[in-house]
Amino acid sequence: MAKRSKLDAKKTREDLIGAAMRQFEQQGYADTSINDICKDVGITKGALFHHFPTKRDLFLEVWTRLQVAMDTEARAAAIEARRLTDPYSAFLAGCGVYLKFATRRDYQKIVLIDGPAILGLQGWYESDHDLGTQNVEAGIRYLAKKGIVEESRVSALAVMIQSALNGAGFALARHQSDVTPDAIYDAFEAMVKGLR
Amino acid sequence: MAKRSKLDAKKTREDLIGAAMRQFEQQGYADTSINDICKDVGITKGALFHHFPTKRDLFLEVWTRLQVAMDTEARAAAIEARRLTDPYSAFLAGCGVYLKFATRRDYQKIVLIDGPAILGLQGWYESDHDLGTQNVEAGIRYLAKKGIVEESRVSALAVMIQSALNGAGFALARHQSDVTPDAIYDAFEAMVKGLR
DNA sequence: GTTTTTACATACCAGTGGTATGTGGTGGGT
DNA sequence: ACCCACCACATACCACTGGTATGTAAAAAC
Repeated sequence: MAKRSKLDAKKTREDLIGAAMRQFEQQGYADTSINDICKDVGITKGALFHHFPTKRDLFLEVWTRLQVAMDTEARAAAIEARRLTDPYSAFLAGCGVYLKFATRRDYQKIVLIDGPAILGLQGWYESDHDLGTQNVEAGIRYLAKKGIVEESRVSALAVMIQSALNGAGFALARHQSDVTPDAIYDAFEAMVKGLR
Repeated sequence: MAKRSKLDAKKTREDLIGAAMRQFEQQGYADTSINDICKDVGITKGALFHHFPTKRDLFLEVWTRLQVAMDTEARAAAIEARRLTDPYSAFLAGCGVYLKFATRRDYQKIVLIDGPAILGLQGWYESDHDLGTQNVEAGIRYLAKKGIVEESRVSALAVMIQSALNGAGFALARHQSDVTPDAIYDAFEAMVKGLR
């Protein structure tokens, strides 16, 4: 068998992540077997376990990729909006990006559904993993600094607003007749507007 | 081996559900094996698969028990409060019960964490399973009927408020210093108060 | 040019959820 | 009172799972 150089190894690793990303999204973590992923990439289990010590670690890598993608996009949107408009609108812009990700199938299945079950209760918060929480909390803390919301409510509001956006994402993905993007935006603005 | 009567069979079934409830809570669905549950009850796999066609069905039964428990308690609290106070306070009382369940370890691990991963995206909504959603939506619809919130926002608010309570439950269970029950109640009331 | 390390492949393992079949006690029909 | 179908399990077995131990050829390091 032809052995490969480090450059090819990097490509193999990316192929594994890509295949895992697709299968985790389509079939879920539990119904995706390591053999299936290997067959998709065209290698054997030995190679997979050379790159990732466990199935969970492969999932964690996929999970992190999605979180980072959401994080960078939300940061960019918030910074951009903060320059053009008021801080309150900048916060809404960041929430809009998060809401967009929360309607994506891959983000839903991997980050919002399988993530908590696979990574567990402890790993979910204690580490610096959860970029979504950090992002929302930073946005609200900025609002507090501007005097728009009360400082003492920042943490509590952060967890509730982030979760609310998650739920809204799920609802939007269902395409229920009375839960439209407009209705979500309207209700969300009404909720956070009351905080001022 | 001594074979048992129908009455003993009912007890066996309840024992299975009880053992599953405990192990699903403590170790999670994935790390709980059917053999472990059987050993806990003192029977073999043949008996378990006689009562439940699959591991998923056993989980669904446990999941339903918790949902029903929450539902009945929330309904009772809302009806009781509705008689004594105004509809807005009655709604808050119902939310309080839901929030209490959302801080319980068993409800968190089984209903909120493993539930979505095991039961899947479709089974989560399309059936009449999700009593939590129904409950919150009914409460908000009642507020709309009283003219407290706008009718067009009912569905959107329901999914967001329910999710917000979920997130609040998780945050409370973490015992983080700045996310206390008082802070949650304060922030939550501030959010929904703005809807009027 | 030799040695070490990398990037895989191969073979194997205990344990998993699930099935097929066996079996003794129970309860209803006559 | 007897019989027999059925119920509530037990036993044995299966394909497959994630994970490990080992082998091996090519690439990199010296």
